[in-house]
Amino acid sequence: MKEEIKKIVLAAAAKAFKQGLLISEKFPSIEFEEPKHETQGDVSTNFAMISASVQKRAPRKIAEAVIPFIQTSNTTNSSIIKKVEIAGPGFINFFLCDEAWHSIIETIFIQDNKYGSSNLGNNKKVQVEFVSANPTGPLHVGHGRGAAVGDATANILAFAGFDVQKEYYINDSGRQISTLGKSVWLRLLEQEGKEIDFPGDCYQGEYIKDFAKEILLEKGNSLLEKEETEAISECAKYSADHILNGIKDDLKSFGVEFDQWFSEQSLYDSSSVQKTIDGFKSKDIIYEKDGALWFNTEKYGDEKDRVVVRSNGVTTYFASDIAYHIEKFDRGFDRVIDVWGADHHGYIQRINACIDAYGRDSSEQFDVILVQLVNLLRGGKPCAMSTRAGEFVTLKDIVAEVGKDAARFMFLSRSYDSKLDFDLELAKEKSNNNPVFYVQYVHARISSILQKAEDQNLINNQNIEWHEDLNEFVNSLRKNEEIKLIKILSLFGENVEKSAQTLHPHIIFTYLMTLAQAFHSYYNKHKVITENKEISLGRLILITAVKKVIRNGLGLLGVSAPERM
RNA sequence: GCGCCCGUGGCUCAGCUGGAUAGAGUACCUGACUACGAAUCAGGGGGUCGGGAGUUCGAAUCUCUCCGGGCGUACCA
Repeated sequence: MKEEIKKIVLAAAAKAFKQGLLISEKFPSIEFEEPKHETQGDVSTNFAMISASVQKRAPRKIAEAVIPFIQTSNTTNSSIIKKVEIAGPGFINFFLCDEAWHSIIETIFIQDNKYGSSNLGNNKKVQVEFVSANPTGPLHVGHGRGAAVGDATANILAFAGFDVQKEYYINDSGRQISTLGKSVWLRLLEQEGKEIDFPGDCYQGEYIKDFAKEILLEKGNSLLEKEETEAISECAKYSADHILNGIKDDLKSFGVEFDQWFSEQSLYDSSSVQKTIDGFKSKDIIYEKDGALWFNTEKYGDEKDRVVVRSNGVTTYFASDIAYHIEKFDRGFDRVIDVWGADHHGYIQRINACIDAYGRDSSEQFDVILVQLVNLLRGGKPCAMSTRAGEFVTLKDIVAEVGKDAARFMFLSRSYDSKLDFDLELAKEKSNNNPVFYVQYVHARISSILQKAEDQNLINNQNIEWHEDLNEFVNSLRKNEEIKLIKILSLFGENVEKSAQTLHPHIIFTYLMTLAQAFHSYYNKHKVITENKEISLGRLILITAVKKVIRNGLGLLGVSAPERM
């Protein structure tokens, strides 16, 4: 809609220039927006204010010069503009005809589950890597937030025209895995009645003991007879595999499906890490000092250089990370997005460094979404959680308790820049307090009305098929609340684009809340099924359009749109 | 010390690529079910947008500075 108004304004401005009413035909990048107050029209532009310096005249004078060239429905039947006004410091406000909005409904029906999508991404290849939790323990709340954010962001980017791949990076190499093996091994010995000293840096959770039991049952004494290092590595492999499978299951029941699970170990197996190090060495970006290999990250904006291979010959986590990120670009992604816990923010600079050193532009091609902490609450009180003791509420527990939809919606309700209070009691509540029900209720309520309409033979199918003749009924939508609803429906696409551009999925959440609020309000004020068949049909079409947009929006967030609740 | 995030009604947060009178929810009051689903709606009170300075026709939004909170600052991952 804004685009159409923009064309009209620019055309009018050009005419005004031709007639000598404006000095310049340069029109700066002007903006169109919905004013906050209804008295300020449907669409508003800052054209006159922005042009003030170029035209060397007061904004209101500029507006006065241009407005006469804008046709309204008073003089021209085909115009979608009812009235134009100059307001405040020089805004030009447009009041549109009801008919201008009606066409949105047809678009929604025709585009259906594609309504709101766009070509913004131009099919650019983007990878979103998220969760990527170490396979050393079950996923907890924090991972849940990362999973919801990563998954929704990827969905939104895909909807906005990017070619998106979702990936999970498995840290199946390095020290944390051997620590896992050691932890299980020690518990195993303990169960065999041996005196052990269980170090603080080993994994403390009960699940470690469970693995020890399982392994003992499965492999029996053969393991005990082996050399300790070999036994530990067997314990590590067994446990990591099982934990990873658990993670996969948990994510699946959380509604997250990855396109690729990428193994860190594979980077070593394919010598990718070594080749990457050699490559940078030959360019003197990696150099030797004090017996270790260092990456010259400081040159690329980091505070200091970072070790890639320790003096004991062992690679650091950073080494495989360099190889991994470079390989992402080698795999053909134009853009790479990582979702991390905010406590890892210190890593951004060094990853930027290796991407830039590789000849890519990290500022254009690499983004890190930093997800802030989650405070888990129960009835307003903090849930005791201690990672050290290995006792935490797992993602699995949360999904089991409140359900996938409530959990995801809650995680996406706020910007990931802010910490999040997640209240388990609230997430289960069936009320206004709980946003997921508020929005899903719209969908269920509409389904229920459509069912009733079908029962009364007003429509012969709840899934109303679009036909041009239906425009006649749409045309009967004249109530304020109806036009307001359509306006909100018309904004879905630009909200998706904004969400994709800023990588902020909560924008979709906020949009859905606004739409839901407008629908509930409309519902309470006007009966859909009335004595008047024409009006009833018009309204049934309208609410079907609302239903489609709610479904599309919830779909982006990975939340279901139920017919009944 | 340095770096990142946050600071908006009592509480939890939107709004932040500058726009007009700063919005929701919650809580607190008051109303609406012989009803297409009350898991809903309508109305009311409640704000120095952490403080200060700057840029601008215009600042919650951009810049600087200070204050407060969280996180990070390894040859850990």
